[in-house]
This record gives sequence, C-alpha cells and structure tokens, in this order.
Amino acid sequence: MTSLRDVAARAQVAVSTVSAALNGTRPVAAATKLRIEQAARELGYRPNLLARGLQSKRTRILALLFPPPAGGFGPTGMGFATAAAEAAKELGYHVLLSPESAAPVEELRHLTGLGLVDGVLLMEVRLDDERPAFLARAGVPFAMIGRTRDPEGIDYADIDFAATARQAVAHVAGLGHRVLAFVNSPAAAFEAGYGPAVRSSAALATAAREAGLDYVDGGHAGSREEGARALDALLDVRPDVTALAVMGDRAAAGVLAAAARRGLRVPDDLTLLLVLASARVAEIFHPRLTTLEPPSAELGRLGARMLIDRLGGGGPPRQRLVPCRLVTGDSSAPPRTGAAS
Amino acid sequence: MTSLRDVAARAQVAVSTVSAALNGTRPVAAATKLRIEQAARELGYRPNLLARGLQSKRTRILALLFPPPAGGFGPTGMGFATAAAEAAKELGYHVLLSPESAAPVEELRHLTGLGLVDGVLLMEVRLDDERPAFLARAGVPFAMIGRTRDPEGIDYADIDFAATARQAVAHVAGLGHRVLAFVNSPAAAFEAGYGPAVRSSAALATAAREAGLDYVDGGHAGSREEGARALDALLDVRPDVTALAVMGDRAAAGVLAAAARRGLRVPDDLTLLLVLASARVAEIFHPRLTTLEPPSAELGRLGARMLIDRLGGGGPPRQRLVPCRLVTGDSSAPPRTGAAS
DNA sequence: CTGTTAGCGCGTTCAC
DNA sequence: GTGAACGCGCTAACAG
Repeated sequence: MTSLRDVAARAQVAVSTVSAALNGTRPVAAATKLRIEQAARELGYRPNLLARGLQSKRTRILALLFPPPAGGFGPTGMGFATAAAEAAKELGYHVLLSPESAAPVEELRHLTGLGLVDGVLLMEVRLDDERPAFLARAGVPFAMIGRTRDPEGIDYADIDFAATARQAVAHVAGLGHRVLAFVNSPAAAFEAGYGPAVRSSAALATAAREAGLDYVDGGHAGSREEGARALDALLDVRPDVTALAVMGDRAAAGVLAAAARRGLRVPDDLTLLLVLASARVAEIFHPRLTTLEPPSAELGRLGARMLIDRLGGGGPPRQRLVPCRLVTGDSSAPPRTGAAS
Repeated sequence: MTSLRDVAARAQVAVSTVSAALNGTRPVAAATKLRIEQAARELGYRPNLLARGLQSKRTRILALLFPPPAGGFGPTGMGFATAAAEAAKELGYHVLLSPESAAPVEELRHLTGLGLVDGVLLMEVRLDDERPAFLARAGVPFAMIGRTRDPEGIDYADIDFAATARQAVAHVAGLGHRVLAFVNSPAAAFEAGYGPAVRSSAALATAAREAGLDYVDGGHAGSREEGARALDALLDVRPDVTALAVMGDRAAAGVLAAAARRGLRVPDDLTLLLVLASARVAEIFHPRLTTLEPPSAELGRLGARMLIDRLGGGGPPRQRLVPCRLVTGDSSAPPRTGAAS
C-alpha cells in the first residue's frame, strides 16, 4: 500500500505538493510535477479512496438498491445493474449492490448512515413507494429507475409506456387488427402499484382508443397455467380478439399452449405480442415472439448519469422516458379474413 | 452525520470509551456502557465505515467481478450476484459490483490498489484464467465461482459437473435410452476455456461411458440457427440418437424447431434435456423442457462465505462442488421402440 | 475501568 | 511555487 507520503519522499517534495500535482488543485511547476508523476508511476501509487472520502465527504460510491430475488421483471434486472455500474465506472464511480429486505426504509436508513455512499439508485419503484420520500427527507441524493405516481422534482429514467403502447398498437393496427387484448402481470404486482403493471395496461388502453381499436382487458397471469386460463377466459367472452399482448414470459408460454390446444395457430389465427421481455427471451419461443424489449441498459445508464450529475451540483431534475424497442418475430400477422364477427 | 464525538459528549465520556463500549474491544462498566448505548440510540449514531476502514485496514467490502454483459450464462449471473450480496450482508459485508473490461488484470490492479475492498469474488472463471494468478501474487484474498484447470490451494465454489452428468445420464438411461448426444455452447466459449463448456462435455462423455451409454458429440451452437443446424447434422450421421442434451436456451429453441421440421416430436421421438438453464427458462419452452438447473444462488452464497472466512484468518482452502438440480419437464420420455437400429 | 494521545492517508488551509 | 500543520472519524496504544 504505497501512499502519498512515499511518493513525496521519492520525488523530494512535500506531501501537499504531490496532492496538488496529482489533482491539479493548485499550480505546480512543470518540472516538479513531472518528477512527481514519474515517482507516482514508479511506485504504482493509487490514491486511497477511504482516506480521500473521509476528507472530502465524497466517496464516489453509489448504492444500487434492488428488491428480493423473485420480484418483477426478473432477468432484466441484471441489465440495469451492469449498465449502471459501467456508466458509473466511466465517470469514476463505483456501485454497491444492496439487496433489499422486507423493511426497505430501515435498510436505507442504515445504509445511508454509514457514510459509505454518496447517493442511491432505486429500482422497481412502486407508484406509492415510500423510499423516495424517505430519501428526500433525509437529504440523500437519489435517482429512480422507474417512477412514483407523482415524481415531480425527482430525477428518474423510466420506460415511456405511452410511446411503447402506441408503437404496439400501430404494429397490430398496421397489420389490420381491429381488436387488441392485454394479459397483464399477476394481480398482486398490479395491486402493489408496481409501475410497469399499472402503466402498461393504462397506456395500451389509451393508445388503442386513440387508434380506433377495441381494447379488451385480458386479466392477469404470472404462471404458465394462469396464462392458459387467461386466454381461455378471454376467448370465451371475446372470440373476436385477433391480437393479444402479454406481459411476462411464463404467462405468454401458457397463452401459446392454450392457443394450440384450442386449435388456434400463431400468428395465423392469433397475433401475439410479448411486452417488456428481452429479444433474447422472445427468441426461444416457438414461433419467435414479437416483443417490446425494455431499454434496460439505457435506463441503467441514464439513472447512473443522472445521479452523478445531481451529486455534482444543483440544476433542475431530469426526467427521461425511453420507449421499448419493437422487435418483430414470427408471431405477428394480419388477422384471418372473417375472423372478426 | 453524527459521529463518535457527539455520542461521547452526550454520554459524558471520552471518545475511546464509546468506541470500546460499542465494539466490545475492552471492558466497560455496565452503567457507562448503558449510558453510551442510550446516547448512541438517541442520536441515531452509525459508525462511519470509511474512518473505520482507514484505521483498521478492513473495509468489509467485497468486489464482485463480472464479465462484459454478453458473456456466458446470461440471466443466471444475477442469481450469483444477488445471492452473494445477501450472504455478505448477513455477515456484515457489502458487495461492490465491478464490471470487467477488456483488460481484466489491469482492472484488478486498479481496483485492489484503491484500498476499497478487502477481497475479490471472481465469476466466469476460465480454465487458464490469469486473474487468480495475479491476485495470488498481489496477496489479495479472493475466491472463485467456477474454477481454473488446476485450482489447488484456492477457495472456490463450482458446479459439480461429474455428479450433474451422472444425474442426467441416469435420467435418460432410466427411461431406456441407449444413446445420448450433446450440443455444447458455442465453439468460441469452448475454445476460450470457459469452464462449464469444457467440463460439461467431458463429464457427460464419462458418465455415459460408465453407464454403458453411447455418447455422441453434437457439436456447438449458440444461436437458434446453429441449434437447428446442429440437430440436422447430428441426425444425418446418427439417426439412432434418441436423447439429446443441449446447453444454452437459444440453441435448444433451434433444436426444437429443427426437430419439428423433421417431423420428430418431443418427447415421443426425441428426449430433450436443457443443460445449465434455470427452471424458469425451461418452463417457457413448449413442451416444458427437462433441465439441469445450476445452483446459482447456492454458489453465490458459498463464494461470499468462503471469501469472508478467508479474510477472517487462515485455514485450508475450501473447495465446494454443488450439482445441478434436475427439474423434470415434459420433454423426457422412453424412446420409441424400434427407434434405434 | 477510563481518559489522553497518536496516527491511518488524504485534502486543504495557511504561512513562507 | 512550496512546505508545515490541521482535521475528517475512528481504533489502538499507553497512562492514570
């Protein structure tokens, strides 16, 4: 562990001069500066982050809070995390992975009290999330990936559900469909106020109406079995549905299975859209599903950048909405003529 | 930010006494101790990790190194990370997420030079990985999730490929199959010495031989297209193959598609096994695939524990192998009588 | 049993 | 342009 002092000794200068030379805090003669840099290089000097943080009150460490394993999107969580960590690294920051327990606020109080992190990045934000309120009150800088019901004044990056829904509707309407149904994530997620669950259905309904399509609520499903039941229930009531969006890969698998069981072929008899799943996952379905891929990496990056900018100073809150990417698979096609009543 | 001094002032004692009382470093009179604890509670005191780390040379922070996004297992990476972070938290440690760039060793040199982390947890270890050697030389404590070709003397937790392969072979042999083929991950991964790719095929071949089964090398595939081609190539040469293990979900999707195209039904005409994919993923296939689910969470936990134990003191290196869990889906069945020549 | 002192490695005043 | 001194919050010596 070579320290500033070692470098100073080797370069024959005072410690403070080395600090100044390396940080550019104050002017240092070119010659001595060179000597110092050389000495630092030879010794493989690395500033001790702890000492620096202790002194400067800035650790350049961000906490990334993520919920218990089973929650929400699943695989895409990793996308946020790695992208955020990478973006942070580019800006000279580190990311601390903080798994959340049952008592998120207590957890946060503890974590932020340690003086270890400069700010917090929130994932899986619910509409009425209590964490933002706590952090704001505690004066801890933070940003959200996702957003609360009323996120005014808070930095966040979230999916642009409205644009995404319009995209989806345009896709199916362009193919000639007149009716769009949607099977949402499990009721529990919806009732918990989980953003994507609540906003997806609302946005799809609105977009469909605006485009003159008939929107049908296909209920909720989380498992394969529930997905199958959802399709059955849906078609029993609305046999005129020719296009269906599904949130959640397992539910989609169930829908596909139930469709096959009913003798419906995808995409000939039914157009299927996966909502908020990666193209990688959409591709393992048969047929390959058309999907609205969430911009996980982009959101992670944005979240990290926003938070770091915020640490740097004031400025108005930044709020970014990014639409999903429509990746066309083999599950979309024009409706069968005469399928609708 | 309330500090030790504040607590000391409030409790009318010296700073060092507070430290001692809170850490149990040295005996403190019960009465004063109580007073101190009360004061600390009232002030909401949290020890500053930076100051503590600076003094004690132990930050209680672990770095979790993970490779660039696209690599290896994919989704399961998150399993390692969250489990490791949770296990660490239970033991009073934090986990720093460190994305790895193209120059892993330089990266490590930098990271460990910062004095920020006590130890390093390595993921996605290759057989001839250079990182363990560097860390050992640098005297940085570390543990691996996965293992090198010769991991003697190093702490690691890895998949028990031999046991997993025996399990797979027993499964198909128990159904009556006599021939087992294996489509491995992309050639690039194999040639890079990526542990799971290399060890899976070797273990399956050995296990098959021991059980008296015929083992057939089905080549490599990473994408859906490659998976399809792999099946075609395989069956052209060995039409007697009735059981097939595939590593990688996209490749498996291709195999399934190619099988359908050839008029082969799964599981009636072909038994399909997914290797090293989560049950969650296996479930979205149609039919539900039988899978060997990697013990990601368990490995993450073990890795974190081992590393922390190592920091605590010496002791012999701990090396743990954990088999995958066989989750039976709807893709395994007895071979069609007369299918083999 | 408790208080005083020193120092972890760094940045930042100040004098010079 | 440079150096000496102080303090960030904490732990670990040593006195008392």
